[in-house]
Amino acid sequence: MLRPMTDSTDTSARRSLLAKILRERTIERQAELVEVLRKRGHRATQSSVSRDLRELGVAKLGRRYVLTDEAARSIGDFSALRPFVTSRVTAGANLTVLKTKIGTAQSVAVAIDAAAWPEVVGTLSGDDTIFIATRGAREQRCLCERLLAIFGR
Amino acid sequence: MLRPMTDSTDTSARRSLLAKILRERTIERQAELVEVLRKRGHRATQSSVSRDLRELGVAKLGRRYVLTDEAARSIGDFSALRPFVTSRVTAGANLTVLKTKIGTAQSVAVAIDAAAWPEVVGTLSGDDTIFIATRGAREQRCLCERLLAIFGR
DNA sequence: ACAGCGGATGCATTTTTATGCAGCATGGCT
DNA sequence: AGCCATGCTGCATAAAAATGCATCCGCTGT
Repeated sequence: MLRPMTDSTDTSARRSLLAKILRERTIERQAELVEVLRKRGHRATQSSVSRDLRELGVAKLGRRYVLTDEAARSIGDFSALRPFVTSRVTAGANLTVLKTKIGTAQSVAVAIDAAAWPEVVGTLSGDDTIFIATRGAREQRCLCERLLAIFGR
Repeated sequence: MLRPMTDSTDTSARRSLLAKILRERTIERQAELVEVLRKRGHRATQSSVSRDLRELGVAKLGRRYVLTDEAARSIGDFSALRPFVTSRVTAGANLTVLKTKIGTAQSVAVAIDAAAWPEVVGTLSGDDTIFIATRGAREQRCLCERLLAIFGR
C-alpha cells in the first residue's frame, strides 16, 4: 500500500490538471474550476475541488487561487502518475509517443512539461496519448532513459 | 498600495497589527481577527478585516491565513528600525524629514528605498537625517501615513 | 466657507467555501 | 467468502468571506 490504489487514478489526474489550470489562467472561485475540469473531461463537484485545493496546497490570495511552492512541487511528482502510463513507442528520432489510460494524458504531460527536461522540445497531449518532441537521436535516448526510469516503460 | 489618506492613522495601525497577529498565532477566520483586534484596542468588523487582508497581501492557505513574503517583508523589516526614528517633520508638500539616532539614518533610508513606495521620488540621507522627496501633497500624505504606521511618528 | 473627492466603514446580504453524513468501491485479512 | 478499514464522492447545509450601498470624514480647490 505504498500508494492510494483505490480510485486514485482519476483523483490524481484531476489534481494534476487542477494545478496546471491554475498556472495557466486566473481562477477566482471553485465553481470555475469545476467548469474548466468538466470541459477537459473530468467530472467533479465544488466539494471535491475544495478538498483538492487544500490537498494540493493551493492558497487563495486576494481574489485568485495561486499555487504554493509545495503545490508546484507536487506537479513535478511523477510517482502518482506512474500507473497511468501504459506504453512508450518512438517514431523516428524526433518523436516519442506515450500511451496512457484514458483521460490521464493531460496530467502526465503536465508533469513532463513542469520537469522542463532540456532534451524535450515540446509536448502535445490528447486524451490517452502524449507526443513528446526531441531534437534528435541523442536527446531522444536521454528522454527514453528517463521515462523508463520513471514509468518503468 | 497603502493610500489611506483619511483617518489612515487607525487603518494603517490596524493593518500593521493585523500582520503582527498573523505572524504570532494561527488564525483561521476573520471573525477571530476581529476579536483579537478588539482585545488590543481596535474596533473593526469582518468587512474591514476582509478588505484589510486583501490589501495586505495575506493568503488563506488551507485553513489558516498566512502572510505573503511580500506582506511579511513590508512590515517585518521595518520593525527592527522602528526605534531609530525619533521624529518626522514635513517641509512643504515635497519634502519630508525624518530624524533618527546618530548613525542610523542610512539604515532606515535603505529600507525605505527598498520598499520602493510609489509616492516616494527619492531619498537623501546623512548621519541622523533623511530627506524624502514626494511629488506633491497627496503623495506626501500617503508617505506620512506609512511612516506613522511603521515608526509611530 | 462650501462643494466635491476619495478613502474607509458598517450593515445587511449575497457568494463562496468548508463539512457532516452517508454511500461506494477497493484492498487486505481471517 | 465475509468483514473491516480506507479513500473519494456528492449532496445538503452550515460557516465564512466578499460586496453593494449609504454614510462619514478630512482634505482640496474655488
